[in-house]
Amino acid sequence: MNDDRISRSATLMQVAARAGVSTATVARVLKAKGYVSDEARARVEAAVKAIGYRPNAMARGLRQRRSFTIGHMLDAIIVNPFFVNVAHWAEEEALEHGYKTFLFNHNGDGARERIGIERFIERRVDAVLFTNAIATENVRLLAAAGIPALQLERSKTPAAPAIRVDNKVGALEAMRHLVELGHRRIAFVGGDPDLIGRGATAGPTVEEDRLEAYRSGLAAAGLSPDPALMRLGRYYSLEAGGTSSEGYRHAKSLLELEERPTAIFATCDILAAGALQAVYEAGLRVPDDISVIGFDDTIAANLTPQLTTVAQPMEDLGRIGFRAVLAAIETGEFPELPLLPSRLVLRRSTASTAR
Amino acid sequence: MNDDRISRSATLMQVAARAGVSTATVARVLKAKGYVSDEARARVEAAVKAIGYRPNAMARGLRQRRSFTIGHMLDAIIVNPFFVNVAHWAEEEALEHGYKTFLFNHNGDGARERIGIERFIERRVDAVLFTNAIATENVRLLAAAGIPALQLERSKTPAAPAIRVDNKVGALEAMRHLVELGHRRIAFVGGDPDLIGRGATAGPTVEEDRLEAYRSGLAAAGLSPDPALMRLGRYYSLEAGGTSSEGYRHAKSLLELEERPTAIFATCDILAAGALQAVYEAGLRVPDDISVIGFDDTIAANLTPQLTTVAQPMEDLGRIGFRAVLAAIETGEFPELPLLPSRLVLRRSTASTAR
DNA sequence: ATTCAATGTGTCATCGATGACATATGGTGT
DNA sequence: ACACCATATGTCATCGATGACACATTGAAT
Repeated sequence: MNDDRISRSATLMQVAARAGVSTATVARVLKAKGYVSDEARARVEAAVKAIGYRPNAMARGLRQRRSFTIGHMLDAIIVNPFFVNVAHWAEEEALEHGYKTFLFNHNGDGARERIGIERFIERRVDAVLFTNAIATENVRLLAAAGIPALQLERSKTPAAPAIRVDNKVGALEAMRHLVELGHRRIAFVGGDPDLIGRGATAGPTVEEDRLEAYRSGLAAAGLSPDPALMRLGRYYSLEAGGTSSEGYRHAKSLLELEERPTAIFATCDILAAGALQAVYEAGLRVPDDISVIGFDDTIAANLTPQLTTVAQPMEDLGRIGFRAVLAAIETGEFPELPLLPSRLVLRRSTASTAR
Repeated sequence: MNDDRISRSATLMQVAARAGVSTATVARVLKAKGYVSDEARARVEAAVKAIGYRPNAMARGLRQRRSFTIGHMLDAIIVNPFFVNVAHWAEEEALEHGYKTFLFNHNGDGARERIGIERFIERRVDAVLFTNAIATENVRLLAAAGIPALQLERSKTPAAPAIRVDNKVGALEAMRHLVELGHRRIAFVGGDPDLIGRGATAGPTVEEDRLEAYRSGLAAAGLSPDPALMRLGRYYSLEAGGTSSEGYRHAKSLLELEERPTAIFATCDILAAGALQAVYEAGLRVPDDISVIGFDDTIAANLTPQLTTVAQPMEDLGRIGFRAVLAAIETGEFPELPLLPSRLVLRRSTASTAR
């Protein structure tokens, strides 16, 4: 009974043949635009269903010079769920607009980022999102190819606009929270110094903001930062299999101080996770003996105790980010980019010193 | 000086024009096959570099009837890092072979899975990987379109072959480990009963294997399973924002027993994370008062204490999985599919009862 | 009867890369 | 001298969807 059983999916021409109309009519039915008689429409729809026709996105893309695909460049995707979350929500929004995203994980490596961008260009993505750009020269390749690019949350290069998160509001809330609980010796455990702003970037970097909020949080309480309580390094070492060893190491050294801190403010949940391990190992309890606050709200709810943390608006970043590049694709320019708020999420890792 | 500044990337024809040769010669240079004089080659290469030419993957795909793309269908990507890991390694292997992967997260929803598969077909993926297939009828759509499909680790449908993991070896190791440490009252906290095998699937399901290993681990020690120590439910409830509440709830009820268990074997790190929280909250310590073992080795190293767990071969799953579908694409049939081992990873959440 | 707009349908060039095929030149072997 | 092969390069149909354009037909308005 059936003859049109070629291995690949059917073509529009086959649909036309089966429905006894021209390809143009089929196209009109599928696009739901132009004049088509009810009778022709019915025949085409029947043929589509019978053959199981699915339009070929490559052919359409070639003709329309639009792939309906955007690239999303990410960092450390298997270590830090932050990136997966942002990517997930961008993808979600993309799907709702008939788009699909391509992910690429450069893992912090500029050479890999370059390869990823070349792949994106070959695939003719209509735009690119960066959730961590590395090298300005790489980002410029996109501009040269006429592909809009947008940075989400972390803006490392002036070569592309960015949707930023106001890291300060949440971090200040966190500091205020600790101070209100009576903490005076608050340690800072922070990320990659590379992120602490160097070179000509568009505004302060993520870590700069968090550090500044830490300082002004202390200042507001009439305190001055104690260098002995500050640890800057990286979020995690990839070589070590992406464990939280950095936070562990830093917290351990803090706990060995003569006068140890009563609270630790870590700028990443992964760091905080390591801090929790160090505290536990020292035979102390969180939050009874020491309070810990993280950042991002990624693995926070899975930790013991559940971690109080500064949440990032990951869904908004992804969704608004996609809509922004979509606008750029369609109108040629970006809409006004919002500054998204971060906010403190209270869980069980902070408590009053007065116990 | 430059004139060829069209917004989109240049075409092969433009390269040919600039190099003063035909498109065929350019193609020969790029493919590195066929005869080309050194002089022509040099001119083409110079033109490619000058214009910044990148081949158009859509045009190539259309012509070759190959997209060099594979779809990867995933579950609960933002809740369980297991999926991200497998996807990451499949992508990594794909890149090394000139392929790219498209991810789609059905989140356990068959209707979404269907949509994802339709998107895959429209994009003309050359094959599809499932790390959690939901509905057999969806998987059949691919067969009808002539697209090879392969299940990784979880095989829920006979409609596609699978690379399976021997969940038993690792789980048995885990049980032996606990028994050797003196544990006799070992609780089982397991996943979605849906995964405990029903209907005609190809062999036992993941949870069946884990449960059976639990039982035979007990039997080997001359113990019989105590129904009061078994909790079956789901890994996590998505409604609750993907927290580990299920493991927490189960462990809490176990700790409230007259005779509480001395060890908990959870079949997912996320479940184990919840168990750790319950133990902590009860004022007990892991591993001093109670031992906990997880499964997957995803967030295990970030937990407090670092979790002893049964590791899944996520890298092998991804890499070998990709290579298998690549073979299927090229030869039309799958190679022999291995049964990959799981293995116990010792960390700090298990200890002897004799303290 | 004539003009015009609305309705309905078909033809075909195009997007960019590819590879089958045709063609041309020079050198080697007999 | 001729046959033959290696080398070198160009022409063009093709993949499948799209949309500009042309062509019909019908009914209403003038």
